[in-house]
Amino acid sequence: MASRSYGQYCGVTTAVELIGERWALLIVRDLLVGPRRYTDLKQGLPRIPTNILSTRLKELQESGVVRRVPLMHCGLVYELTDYGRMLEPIVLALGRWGFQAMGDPGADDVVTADSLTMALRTAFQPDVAAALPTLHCEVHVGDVVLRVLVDDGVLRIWQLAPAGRPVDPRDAAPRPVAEPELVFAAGPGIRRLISGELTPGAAIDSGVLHVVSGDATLLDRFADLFHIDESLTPSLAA
Amino acid sequence: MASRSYGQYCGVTTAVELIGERWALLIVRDLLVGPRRYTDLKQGLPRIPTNILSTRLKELQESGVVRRVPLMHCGLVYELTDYGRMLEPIVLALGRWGFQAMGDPGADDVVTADSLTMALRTAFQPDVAAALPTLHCEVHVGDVVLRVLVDDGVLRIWQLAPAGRPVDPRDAAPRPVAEPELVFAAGPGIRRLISGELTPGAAIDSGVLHVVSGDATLLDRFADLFHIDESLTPSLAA
DNA sequence: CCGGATCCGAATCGATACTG
DNA sequence: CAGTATCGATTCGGATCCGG
Repeated sequence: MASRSYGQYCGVTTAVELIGERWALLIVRDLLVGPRRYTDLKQGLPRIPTNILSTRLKELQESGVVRRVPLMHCGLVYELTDYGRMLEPIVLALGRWGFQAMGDPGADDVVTADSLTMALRTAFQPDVAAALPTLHCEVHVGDVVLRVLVDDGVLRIWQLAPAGRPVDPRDAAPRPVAEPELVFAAGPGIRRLISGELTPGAAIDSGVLHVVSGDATLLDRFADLFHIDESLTPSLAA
Repeated sequence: MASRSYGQYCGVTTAVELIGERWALLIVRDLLVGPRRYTDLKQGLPRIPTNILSTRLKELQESGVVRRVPLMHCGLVYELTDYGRMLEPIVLALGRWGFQAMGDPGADDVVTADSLTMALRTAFQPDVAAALPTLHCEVHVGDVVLRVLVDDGVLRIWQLAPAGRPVDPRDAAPRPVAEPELVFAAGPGIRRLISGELTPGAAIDSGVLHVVSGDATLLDRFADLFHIDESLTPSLAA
């Protein structure tokens, strides 16, 4: 029934009808990192009820935002269509906008691999990167481990298996063989480093962050490369 | 209770918690056109239940997106804060994205003044405008009347009172005194003109659009100025 | 008319359990 | 692994009502 329609003939309204339902945009966010299985999505969205996940995936397929792709070996993955991938700059801009309203983490808030990956993409400063030498580092937040490579102005992020879990087979991209120049661990307070509230030094001193190995001075470069200025209008340059 | 929280510490999640509830982004869309009274919003969102409107306005105020401003003479208006206004490029980008998925209008879909105003902003091509002479025209869709002025690469839109209704007093901006060079009326099918599916000539021939007065050849300029390329990645340049 | 508040049935969401 | 089924808790939608 059309009772749940907004009843307007308008682009914004249509967009909201496609991706405005609860959880939908978070599913898109995770799929922007890469194709994901049903179970991956469920893990990356720990509080999503499974029936809602399945409903949303069905709706997103009907809207042409998501596609269901059977895997040759086993199982299947969901991935964004070209149309769905067009949401990337919008999701990144929303991430920057929301970043400024993030308070301190709630008691049971988690940081997932996909959300942290997108957060780093959100905060990435391509112009700065173009003018800076390569940076290869490893970031630990909770039990999420990310390998971050900034080279020639381009950002690449790999998700490393946290503990005993084997590396995801679908992640066929060549992994960085070289050792990272810097490995550091942080809590959610890493947000204060990215916002500029804390300098790398202050972050270490306050216990928000600690260097596991490598050259600690590279943290300055990291802070320059990943930064969200609180008062900046959310640039949406694709 | 935090049961309705998404349970993630992430910018996108925070954004969705602020403006992801039903109707919230449409309220923001209308407020991007200008400050609005409670009753204006209710009229511009014909299907919104009044309790939902009041709840959303309260939530948006708590989030610092919307502000409630008492008017000197009478009544009060809601307006976006600076933080709320930062959503403009995001809403415009969403409008472009959703535009491509708009089918034909539903039987009871309406076109409101604010949604059409934002749709034109969404479709506006500043680069084209910079290279083209001034255009001053009047657009009728349903009983919405918009005066559109493109001058020196800048777009300005005034909403004209459709019928007997007096002009809104808060709309203190200087209105265009000169007569428009072109007045035309269209149905929702104007979407096909903006998407490029129809040329101005074809739009007239198919009855989607008809010129009320003025120079019909200016429709070509209009179509150049307001265009959404279906296959274009949604540029978010602020 | 403006700016809501209240009430109630319908639809959705959240949590858990269960299945091919 | 990839979902369905079920059921109580919330929210939404529609209508009415109310004080200025």
